[in-house]
Amino acid sequence: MTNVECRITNATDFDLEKTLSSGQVFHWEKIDNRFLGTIGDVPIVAEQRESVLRIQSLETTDCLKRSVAKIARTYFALDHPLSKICAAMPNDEALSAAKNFCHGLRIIRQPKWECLATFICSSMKQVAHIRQISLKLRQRFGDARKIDNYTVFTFPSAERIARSSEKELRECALGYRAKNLLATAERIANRDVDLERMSILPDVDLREALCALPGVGAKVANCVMLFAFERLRAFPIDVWIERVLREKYFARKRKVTSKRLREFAATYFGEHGGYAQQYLFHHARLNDKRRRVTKLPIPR
DNA sequence: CTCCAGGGATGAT
DNA sequence: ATCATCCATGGA
Repeated sequence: MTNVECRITNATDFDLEKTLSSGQVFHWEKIDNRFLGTIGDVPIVAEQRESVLRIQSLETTDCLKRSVAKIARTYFALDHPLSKICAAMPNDEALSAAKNFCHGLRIIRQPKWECLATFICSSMKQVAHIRQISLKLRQRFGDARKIDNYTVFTFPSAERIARSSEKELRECALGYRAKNLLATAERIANRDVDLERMSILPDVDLREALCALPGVGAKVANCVMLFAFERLRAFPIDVWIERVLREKYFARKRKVTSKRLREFAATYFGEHGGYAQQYLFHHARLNDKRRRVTKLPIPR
């Protein structure tokens, strides 16, 4: 395997750091001004200077047919018409502030199993903890890949997780989530569920199919739909977004049900509601007065 | 010490 | 259909 380096020179309306640090993906590690990680099983070092995105990788068999540049361009969703998407969203006070703060943040296209598994592990966990769990799963069950004097790890396949045990998963700090991750991995490994074939389903059916998996409820399903199935309308409501909705869109109103919030979000934010949601989430999290957001963890 | 986290499954109203 | 409770873990 030989080193590959390419430059994407027209990465406009794109902010690599905001995109990778906004809580939609959990394995990228920032060292100096570069981001180390994987896209699928391909090890990547990414660095942005202005509108130039530099990608370092290794030449693998996949890359012979499909260049690293193309893989990165697809992963980072550089084809999303971001200015149009932002213009089509509402211009209320809260969302305008979030849009201004999140300029260049894109909803990326994640591998489906990796995204699903990670968000099954996300319940009642802070972003920093999810990052630690992701790292431990990769180090323990994934494959090591060397890139630019560093070692990164691929995310283990559903088959590999299915061959592990609940005890081993708990040793990765999964807690009660271990049982759910194992059960869902088994459903995929034994062909009971095929994530790729679920791509053809309309939103309602896809959400229902995802919610049928152990450890997947409406929130996780919406995250997976948004971050891995290109369903930009999906609007995950977590504790942060629920606070934002209640404080900014239902201020001084009593007894707002979660159903009411759900219906409001689905209609008000429109066909790119997922983008609005991610901007509101990132803006709220990084501007929290209580400073409860921890910086990226140092891997042990 | 207590409180909280990108929630879900379960059982009782 | 909504609501309360429990579920592990670790950082603030």
